[in-house]
Amino acid sequence: VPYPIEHKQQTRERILGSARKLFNRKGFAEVTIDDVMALAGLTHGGFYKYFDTKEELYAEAITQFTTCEPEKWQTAHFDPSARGPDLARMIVNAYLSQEHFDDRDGSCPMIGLPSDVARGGETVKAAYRQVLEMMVGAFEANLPAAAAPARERALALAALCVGGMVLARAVDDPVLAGELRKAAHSHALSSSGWKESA
Amino acid sequence: VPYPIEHKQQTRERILGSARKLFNRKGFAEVTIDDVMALAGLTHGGFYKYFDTKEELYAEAITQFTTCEPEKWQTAHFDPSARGPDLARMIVNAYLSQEHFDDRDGSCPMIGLPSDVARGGETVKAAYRQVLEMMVGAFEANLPAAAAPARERALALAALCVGGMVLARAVDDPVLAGELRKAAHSHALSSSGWKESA
DNA sequence: TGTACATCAGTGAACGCGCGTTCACTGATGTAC
DNA sequence: TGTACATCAGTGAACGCGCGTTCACTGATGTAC
Repeated sequence: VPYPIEHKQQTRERILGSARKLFNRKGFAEVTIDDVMALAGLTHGGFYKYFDTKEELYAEAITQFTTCEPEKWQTAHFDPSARGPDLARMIVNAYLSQEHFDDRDGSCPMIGLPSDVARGGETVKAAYRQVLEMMVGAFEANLPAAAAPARERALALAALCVGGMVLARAVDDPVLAGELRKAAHSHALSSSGWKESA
Repeated sequence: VPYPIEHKQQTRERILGSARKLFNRKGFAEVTIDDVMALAGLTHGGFYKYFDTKEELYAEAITQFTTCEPEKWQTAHFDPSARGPDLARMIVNAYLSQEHFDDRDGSCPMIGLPSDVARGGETVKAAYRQVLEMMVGAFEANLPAAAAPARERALALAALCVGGMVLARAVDDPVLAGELRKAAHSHALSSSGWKESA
């Protein structure tokens, strides 16, 4: 065995990381395999040693988000040991933040890829769904008590957060984008029973 | 003048209509000029008699939505003469309806195209923004009175409606899609001060 | 320890196809007389 | 009214490029002895 066993696995992760950034920024069709491999410091020919098709790479890149990004987020934006309403509020704050809006590469894939995914195959949709369920689950378990069922409120809150960011990204005017983000933010906080605050 | 003056204009509209349907369903990259022209009953060669580039067609197809679809919607879904809270509620009902979810061809372009647009040029973003402002304007002018500013509430409501549909379209499971749509719906109604009802 | 070898991660040329775009041409139409 | 003509909407072959995919090869590495 000429190379250490973990070598191939590490390279694979590196390719996936490049893919995640590029797909998130530019979408499925606009990213070439050459782009992905070059960002990983390799040449295009080796790609098929790691993945069978471009679509497989795409699905795995989305899935990778659920395993690596949440931790990065937690340490960057909020205390992972928090539980209950505080945690949910921190997620909302981080999700609808200016930093998250600006982070084209590392942002939540639900923001940059929904239309690509809606037209993609089952694998891709399943990966997308996994990300959504992670978010909804975090909300559902940590929302303050209220009249409506927790799951219903969690789903609506996810729609509001993702929708606000999707629209903000799609308009060209930074002022309107900021308005959208802030409107979604304060509405998310107040409708979940929190006072308005950063 | 061998052909009647309005002939070219009619053909142009027909091409735009085909483009709107196809782009809405499949996105920018996945639609070929040949597809569009074939759906309009023409061959690809003639395309450049009407548009300079594919991107120009894309932007105009989005814009066309603001001029032709709203009327179709109004007659199909609600009384266009309504004003005030009733109108806003009817828009929400129609937007988050099962019919709208199923209508891949004719649905609001904000649902199917956000990620394409976010990566597109200025023209495309301006066209997208026009659609958004139409929706926000309709909400802003017709929401029931409440504490928060009408514009802020209108923006958040738009984010909730679009976000709910975007997520519903992106997941493969019809049950989850229905949950998302209904959660967004009841949340939109209740947070705008209406009772839950169809 | 040093050397020959087998393995396999990575290379880069090449293939084939699809699509945006161009262009010379056709033929249906309204007009001039 | 009938006929020759000019116009221009629409055709379809062709071009060129980019990209996904394939494949024969290279060369760095760990192993056997």
